[in-house]
Amino acid sequence: MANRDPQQAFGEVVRQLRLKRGISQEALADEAGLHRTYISLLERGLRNPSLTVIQQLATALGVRPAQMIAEFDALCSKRAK
Amino acid sequence: MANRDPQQAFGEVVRQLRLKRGISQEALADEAGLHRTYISLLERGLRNPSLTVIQQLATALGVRPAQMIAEFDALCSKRAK
DNA sequence: CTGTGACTTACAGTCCGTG
DNA sequence: ACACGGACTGTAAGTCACA
Repeated sequence: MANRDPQQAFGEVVRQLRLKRGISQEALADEAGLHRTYISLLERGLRNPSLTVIQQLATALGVRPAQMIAEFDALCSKRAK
Repeated sequence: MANRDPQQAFGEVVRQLRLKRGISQEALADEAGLHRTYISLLERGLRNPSLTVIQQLATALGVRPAQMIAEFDALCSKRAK
């Protein structure tokens, strides 16, 4: 029942929200004030973002941090089964 | 309109949730698998927690990560004004 | 029980490239 | 536009002794 790869779940949330907005990783990185390659790592579940990065990401994606975490949470529970 | 000290806001959320459960920093640290002093730093807004720490904290506090972030978010907007 | 300063180690996050 | 690599800087993680 242990959660499987929480950061991978977070990466998927980022990717889905990004694609929903129809922008590139580079564009997102730019809006979030982060780096191109970092978004790539993040979406592939290879990085564990800090609170501030989560906030920046949420802002850049036009959603509330809580909304992002809620989706992330749903994904986590889904795979935890 | 820039957010003021997001991590301080997060610290307050942790503290309030902890006090609501009536447990000590040490007890929380123990349940979250973190260290006593780290909780202290966190509550005083001196640490910027990562996603995994947020998850551990939420679990230990008996709330969902999204709920924590929602309260954190509310606090942030309040002070951002 | 908690705050604090100092400290080491791990990894977040940037930047240079490549295919 | 993206994945992926190596190398680098900064900072979070985690622990300690002491007030």
